[in-house]
Amino acid sequence: MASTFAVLADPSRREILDLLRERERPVGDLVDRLTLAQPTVSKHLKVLREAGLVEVRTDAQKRWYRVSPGPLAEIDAWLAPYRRMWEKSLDALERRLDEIEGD
Amino acid sequence: MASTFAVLADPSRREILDLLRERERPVGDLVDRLTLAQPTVSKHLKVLREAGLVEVRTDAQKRWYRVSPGPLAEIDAWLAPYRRMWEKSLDALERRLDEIEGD
DNA sequence: CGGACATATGCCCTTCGAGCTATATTGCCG
DNA sequence: CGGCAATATAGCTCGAAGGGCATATGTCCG
Repeated sequence: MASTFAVLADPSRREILDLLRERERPVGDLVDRLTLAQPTVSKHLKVLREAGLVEVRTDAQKRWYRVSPGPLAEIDAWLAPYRRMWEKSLDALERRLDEIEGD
Repeated sequence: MASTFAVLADPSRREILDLLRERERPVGDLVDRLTLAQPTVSKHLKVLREAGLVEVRTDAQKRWYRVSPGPLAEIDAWLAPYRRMWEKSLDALERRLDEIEGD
């Protein structure tokens, strides 16, 4: 998991993931939607691939990329012990709102 | 949320958060547990503070730091749309296991 | 008020990574 | 087989960021 956070730290890579979340896409499709040169996109895809966050399917010259969510589950697991902390805060917030509404 | 991932990308900072998750701690306590010089720890704490991930309480010369989980909730929200993807995978895995057990 | 303790800031060095352009690779089609 | 289309790799530059040491700031205590 160590490096998954580092991989997700880059906004372009998160944007790529968000695009791939909608549907499987070839590289050129991503290039059209991002304001990045094609080699830059390919480099990001390589990073995402090596982190296990995307998978590729070859179709003639095209490479179709799709999300491979495994590492995201590990992030989720890392978050787990913190989750109760903000849920507690939200609970407190809700109680305050209830009090106000109760007036 | 933009930069929260970048802040979490550093392993030292995640370690600090994990230590603070157990309990509120003064800086020196963190320095003892990390193999980092005190100024380095202070610098990380500044980054965490500016990202809203920790809060400080002053007590004489000591500064007690604690986790402030708000930004983590935003990470959790970003993950949300992906969650169903790996849950689907897990479901499929469970079904396979059920099949095997059914034999 | 002087000195010790606890933490923060400034400065420097070095490494890393994101972006680009140019070029290599791979596969299809005429 | 030649050439185009789609993607990947190489090489480069530049700025950001982490680490350390030295020092400043702030707080208590005698």
